[in-house]
Amino acid sequence: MDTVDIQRAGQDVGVNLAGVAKLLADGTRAAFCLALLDGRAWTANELARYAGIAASTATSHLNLLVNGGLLVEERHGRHRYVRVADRRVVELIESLAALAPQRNARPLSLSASGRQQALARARLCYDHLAGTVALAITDAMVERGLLEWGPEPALTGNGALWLSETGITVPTGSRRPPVRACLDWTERRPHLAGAVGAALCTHALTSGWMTRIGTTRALLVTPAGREAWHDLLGLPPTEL
Amino acid sequence: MDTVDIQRAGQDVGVNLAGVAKLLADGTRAAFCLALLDGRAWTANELARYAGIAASTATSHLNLLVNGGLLVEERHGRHRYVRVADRRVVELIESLAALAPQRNARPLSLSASGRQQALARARLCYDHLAGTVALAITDAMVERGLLEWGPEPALTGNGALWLSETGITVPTGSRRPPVRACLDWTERRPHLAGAVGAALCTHALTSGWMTRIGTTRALLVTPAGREAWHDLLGLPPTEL
DNA sequence: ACGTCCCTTCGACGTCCGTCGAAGCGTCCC
DNA sequence: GGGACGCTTCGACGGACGTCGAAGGGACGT
Repeated sequence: MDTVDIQRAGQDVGVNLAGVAKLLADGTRAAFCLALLDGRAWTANELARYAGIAASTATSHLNLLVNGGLLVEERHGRHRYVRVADRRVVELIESLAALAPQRNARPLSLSASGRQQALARARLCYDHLAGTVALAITDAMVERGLLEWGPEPALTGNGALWLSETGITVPTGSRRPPVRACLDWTERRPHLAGAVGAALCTHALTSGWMTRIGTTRALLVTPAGREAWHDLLGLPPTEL
Repeated sequence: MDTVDIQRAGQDVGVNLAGVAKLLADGTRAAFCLALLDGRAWTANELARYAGIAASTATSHLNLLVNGGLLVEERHGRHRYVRVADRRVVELIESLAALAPQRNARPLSLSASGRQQALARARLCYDHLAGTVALAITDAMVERGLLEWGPEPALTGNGALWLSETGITVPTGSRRPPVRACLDWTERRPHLAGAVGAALCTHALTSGWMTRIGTTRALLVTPAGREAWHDLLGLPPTEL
């Protein structure tokens, strides 16, 4: 392989990488993906209104994202539903968010506009908890030394102990990172995601600490849950 | 938070994400980062010649990458050395590579051009093994059911057993994924990376299975290493 | 069957950005 | 001190791309 070949090889692979990166290199498309991070399927129109652009522009963006393999679509009648294709896409977006400068690291005052309130308190984000409850849980785990929450979040030894004592088993052997920081628009602060976040969420649902409100992704903290979170992490019931 | 605020929030965060993605959305910059994935510090000129562009163009690209936090630089005299800033950057690039379409999935016939040969056989890539030897190891682990090597690579139960029996301890509790696929230009096929890949590499070096050739990142398989790889994974000594 | 709604296609506009070469500056070596 | 080398700045060029509105197609409900 001579020098020219090396150049070509480097550029070719670089072009492949760049092609994927280019899909997220536009503010509108990135906003689409961030919105879709909640695991829901959105229609093209919803995304267009969310991003404040014309429907025709949204169409071309969605074409790029679907053809690029980041999103998958389902057509139902006159509606085009899209959602995130794969967990790898979620990890890619999280990797980007980990390097993006985080503005407004402190939480905003939450609006009390009724319909959004349940969602703001607690909801499913992909397969883990989000909302102010998730923030409170994350904060409490950090304060108690169960999590390290720097630029590279990780579970501490005490954290692993706490999980096993609580009866939460984190699936092992997967390539999924145990602890991830996940960011979405409501609180604009990262909360606990990754394998541990998912296991925590699963455990909370199966133990009856939280229940889904209807078929939405909004969650309700049950009285048993209030007690459990207080016993385990010292969360004041008023915060839930 | 009314609808307009939600729009603005979505766009703002989207812009942040897009800003990072934009850094890798150019073929030349992506090729830079891919080259730097070997953990070495390259000079601006080396990168320019590698990518086949003018020095002035390389300067502007490096400015973007350094200001964006993906690379860090060290000035020595008239030289400007850059290297990857952080493990988070490596993970981002690996996340992109995981979604990029992989051309030439089969290995190329290796040139015998002497100087490159040692590097092509075995070398360090960041903190794990790369080169044909790394490919052989990865392939053997997959064949023996120690690794699952699909779109989401993972260690199997047998793989975990094999590691402990071999005396390789993988640091736990970190947020680093146990198994990752790492791609670089020489073989254009992914090889074992992640926490397991790093542990394997560390073990091979401390056990004297491999030694560094001088201060380069090229590696030499020792006779003891040849025996060990054969005993553990059945690799024919001729392949090493 | 008609109007409404969701999405798509098309053409046009403007901006952004990667590229180069020439010139200049600082460093190193002879 | 002189020359070579590595990097940077500047201006100019050209292509790529995100945006819109208008027009059209297809599905749904009345």
